[in-house]
Amino acid sequence: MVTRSETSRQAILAAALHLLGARDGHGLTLEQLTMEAIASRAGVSKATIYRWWPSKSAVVLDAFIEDHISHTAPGDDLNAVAALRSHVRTVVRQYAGPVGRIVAQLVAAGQYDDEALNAFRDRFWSGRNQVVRTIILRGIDGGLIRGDIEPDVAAALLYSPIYHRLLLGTGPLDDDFAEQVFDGAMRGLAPSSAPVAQGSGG
Amino acid sequence: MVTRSETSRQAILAAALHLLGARDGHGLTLEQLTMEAIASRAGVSKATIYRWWPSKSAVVLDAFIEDHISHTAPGDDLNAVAALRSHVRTVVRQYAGPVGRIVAQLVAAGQYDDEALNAFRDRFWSGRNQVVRTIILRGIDGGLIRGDIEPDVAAALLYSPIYHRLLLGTGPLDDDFAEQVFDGAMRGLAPSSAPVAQGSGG
Amino acid sequence: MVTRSETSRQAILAAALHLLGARDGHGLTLEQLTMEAIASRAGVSKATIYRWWPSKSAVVLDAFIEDHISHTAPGDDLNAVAALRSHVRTVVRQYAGPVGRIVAQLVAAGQYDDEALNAFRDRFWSGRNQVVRTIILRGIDGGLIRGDIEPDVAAALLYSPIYHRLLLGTGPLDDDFAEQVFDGAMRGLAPSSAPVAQGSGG
Amino acid sequence: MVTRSETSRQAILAAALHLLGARDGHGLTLEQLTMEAIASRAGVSKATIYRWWPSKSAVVLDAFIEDHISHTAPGDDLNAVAALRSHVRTVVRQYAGPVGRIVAQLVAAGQYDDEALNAFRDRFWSGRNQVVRTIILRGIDGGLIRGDIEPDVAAALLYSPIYHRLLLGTGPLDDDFAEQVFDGAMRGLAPSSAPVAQGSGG
DNA sequence: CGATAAACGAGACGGTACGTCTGGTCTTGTG
DNA sequence: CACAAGACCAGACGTACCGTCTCGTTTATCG
Repeated sequence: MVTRSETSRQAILAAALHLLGARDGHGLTLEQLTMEAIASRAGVSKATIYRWWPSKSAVVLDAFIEDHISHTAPGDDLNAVAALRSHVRTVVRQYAGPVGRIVAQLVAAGQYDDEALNAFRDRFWSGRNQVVRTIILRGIDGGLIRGDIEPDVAAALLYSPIYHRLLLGTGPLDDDFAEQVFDGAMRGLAPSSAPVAQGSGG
Repeated sequence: MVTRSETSRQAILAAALHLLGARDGHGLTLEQLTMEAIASRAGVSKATIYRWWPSKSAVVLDAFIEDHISHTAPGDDLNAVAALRSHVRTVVRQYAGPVGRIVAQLVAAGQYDDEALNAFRDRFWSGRNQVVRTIILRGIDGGLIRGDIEPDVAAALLYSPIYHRLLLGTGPLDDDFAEQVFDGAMRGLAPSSAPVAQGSGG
Repeated sequence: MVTRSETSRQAILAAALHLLGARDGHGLTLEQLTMEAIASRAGVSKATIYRWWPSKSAVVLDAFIEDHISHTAPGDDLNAVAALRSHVRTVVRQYAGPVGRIVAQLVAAGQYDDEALNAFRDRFWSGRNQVVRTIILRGIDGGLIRGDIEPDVAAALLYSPIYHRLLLGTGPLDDDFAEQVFDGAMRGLAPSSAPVAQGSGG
Repeated sequence: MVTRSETSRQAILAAALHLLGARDGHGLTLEQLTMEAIASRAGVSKATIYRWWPSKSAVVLDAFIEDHISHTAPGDDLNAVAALRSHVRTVVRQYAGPVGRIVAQLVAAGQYDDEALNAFRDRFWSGRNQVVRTIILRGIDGGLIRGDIEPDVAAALLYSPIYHRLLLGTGPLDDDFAEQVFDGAMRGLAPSSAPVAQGSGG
């Protein structure tokens, strides 16, 4: 039996990240990034890349995930509400930099390629979502978050404005924005909020 | 001086929409769509397209906007809350079909091209946002919506989950989802809701 | 209507000949010659080559023929037998150098590609054959060559040993060889030769 | 010490012949034939082939020679002239089929690879040539063939038109052609033929 | 008879060229 | 002078083989 070359694998992922400017943000677009450039910089044959990854975005997703495997700091020591606030702030700050650029481009690639979108959702987004879910469940247990809300819906309330601004570019991703997002979401998540006024038609 | 051919312009826009499957949804991706295909189907030279549009997504944006110029029905006769609810439902329904496909792909194209993103924001999204802003201002005037909230933030609360689901594909865009979005947002928008519980750290 | 670029055409043919070492003989094999190298040296896109020629050997054949269009010197002033002798010597000398290399490789390419072989036969070899045919017909008219022989068969008697040595490399292509070939063939072509002794079985 | 696997050797040669269509003529070109295909069909590793043969054409030459080791039937019982006639006919018939295809392609491969050409000449062609040489020497002894001719030149007179037609495809390789070749050559080989008419210039 | 070393299958690997495709520019005539 | 037609250069695409190189696994002598 012949085994895959770990050296090549890492060289490919590193090359992809480098060319995308994962460190300093001054890099290529996912569209501008070419398999040939990755292969060349990694000192690897194109065939080797295609042997192990189906597409450019698959390589980038792998590279991205492997690179950010460590950065998951849930904040176990805080109460749930404080942990959420901290998490939102962390995510916003992260997305303001190179990480955001890459996330945005992976989502973009997903619009042209179902597999790429599924991979992104299953391998990256669902993990992030899980972190928030866990905190929320903790909050419900502790009575800090109302129990009659689906954790996924709650997570969406927190995350979606961040993605919206990341992808549409409707404003800066800064601490102010993080605070507004947290505030807006917590109004819906806090236990004793007033019932929603219902409109008369539709 | 010789003037631009209106016939060609319309043929180009129509060709782009047709190839994208704007009617039935069974069309090409914006990435798969090529200038050559548009030119060929429009019976037009490639040079003519490049003379008037800077990029593929610019053509598609023009085509898309021109096609959807009529469909803006704000619902003036309803009270603000009901109007918002109706609007959310309309948008969700629209985005569930070919329109959503195209919006998603224009956003995607924008991730690789700043001009394309700016054009999308300024020429499509800002108009949609304006509609919601107007209703919200009406709601604040009428006391149905709390006055201490930025209308843009309020609009984001309503829109962002829709875009999130559209782009991430985390679930179906149906009436149930519209109701959840509206519900979640209104908790934050309705007046006299309880103050947000603040976390102790972060 | 748009016309083909004569500049590109010539650049391509010149590049092919140069890379094959048509001038000095120190060049690439037809197998080693690549479309990419031709394109690169000609300052031309690969697509342009493929637009006008179906294959590598088609390019080389064109280049070769265009280059040797002038070198056909039949020797009108000599009697037929002397003209044949002169012609054989000329061909042998030519085939001893870069021209022979290229002819050999075009024949070789033809073994893998029917179209290439047909093209070689129809566009190069048949012209050469015609020259000999013409001289032979002149010789028959003048009584220097027997009349009961097919001119094509006669031409084959003269040419085939040259091709055989060129392709098999069974000996040097020099003036001695030319003389032997001419001698051997003329024995069969001279008018008063003895009848062939027939074998008793087969 | 460990010895070479005879099983593998035979499997490789058999695979090569089969893929070339040595039996029915409907096979791959030597160019289309790949080492990978041979290895795969022989159930053998590519490295094993490269360990024992330097190139594709070396494999094919070995396979071809081993396959045709038996078919040498000189015709000892006939007089020299009849034996030559018979031999020419046999060779022409053989070259009209799959054997000719393979010979032609080995010669072709030789144009790109000196070693391959040398191997073909030394291991296949020289054997064939030897057969004819032997008959011719017999003929000279018996007075049926003129003594003032180099046996190799005589052999070339017989063989070269066959190779010419095989490689250039200028006509069918049939019994008629065999007769013409034999006829033409014998004019030059028969004793007491008239002296060649010499041209006056050159 | 068990050690040992070459030969082997499997197949990953770096290279390189393939022939195709699209992008965006430029040229040539036509209306 | 805007246009269609389309040739052009540039360069990435994904595929195919090349010949080399590990890997374990036979397999056949030889100590």
